[in-house]
Amino acid sequence: MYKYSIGDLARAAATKVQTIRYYEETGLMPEPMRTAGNQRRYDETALNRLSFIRHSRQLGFSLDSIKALLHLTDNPDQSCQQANQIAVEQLVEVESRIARLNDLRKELVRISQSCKGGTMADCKVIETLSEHSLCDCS
Amino acid sequence: MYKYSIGDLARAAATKVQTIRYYEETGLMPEPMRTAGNQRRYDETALNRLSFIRHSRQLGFSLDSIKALLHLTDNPDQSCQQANQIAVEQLVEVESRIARLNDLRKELVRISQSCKGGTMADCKVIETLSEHSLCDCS
DNA sequence: CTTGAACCTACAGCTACTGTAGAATTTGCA
DNA sequence: TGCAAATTCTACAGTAGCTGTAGGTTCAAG
Ligand SMILES: [Zn+2]
Ligand SMILES: [Zn+2]
Ligand SMILES: [Zn+2]
Ligand SMILES: [Zn+2]
Repeated sequence: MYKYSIGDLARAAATKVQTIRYYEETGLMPEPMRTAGNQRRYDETALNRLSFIRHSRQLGFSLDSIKALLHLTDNPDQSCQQANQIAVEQLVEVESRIARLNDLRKELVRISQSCKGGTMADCKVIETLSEHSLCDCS
Repeated sequence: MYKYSIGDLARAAATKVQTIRYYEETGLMPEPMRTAGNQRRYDETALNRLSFIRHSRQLGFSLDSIKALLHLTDNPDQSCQQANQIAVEQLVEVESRIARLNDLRKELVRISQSCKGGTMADCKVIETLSEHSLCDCS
């Protein structure tokens, strides 16, 4: 039943051992069973929870958002509106990051195209990097 | 000549006072003149340098990259190849971030569309958030 | 039963700032 | 000139989300 050591869990969820302990410290993962010798032992439920956390992290959710989502799932009678709201907020956030990065990309293209080779004295890269007036970046 | 207090400089470059002191600590900004009462006083050169740093930061360059760029400009006889290389690396980095965020966006859309309202027990948001198998995210 | 891998706690360090405390200085106004 | 308010000074702690290290203990294979 409690078959996973912390290292097993780490391997199974592609995480570092310290990260799991960190999640426990910060209340994202519950305190697991311990062996007589004080080592952590986990079950399938813990693995599912950790996988959920890791995947949400890969999607860019903050630990606070993940904590909120996990809290909501612990109360299955609640409306799912809040959970969906968190997802939508994350979507909005990702979309605005994309928009911003697209602006940056444009500017970086302009900057690297301004280099025609030569010495620093002649090169326009630094100069162009200084000119905020020509750019859209916030 | 040395007309700017640290607060003036902060206002002029849209920075916080502490950030300027931090840049000084970490060697990005040189140590400025001081008044008899030990307060920092800056000139136009310092403002230019700070503006360069701030704009580069907005473009996503790390402080290390900025330090390298500043070091290169201090040696105007050098080839500009390294400077351009730093800019191109940053461009590549930004492009890969955009690509990744586009994947995330797709997945977040899928997730938020899976919610049809109801209770947490019925809602597919959490479930879909757990399913890494259906997604492209690394 | 030994040995080496994995585990334990506790703490420091990473990036790039930001905030705070408590003291000193500067500045504007009467 | 005098005084209060704003600004500055240093030093240090805190933020997110881990990651790495030291020094010691426990587990599992042979
Ligand atoms: Zn060039
Ligand atoms: Zn710009
Ligand atoms: Zn729902
Ligand atoms: Zn995914």
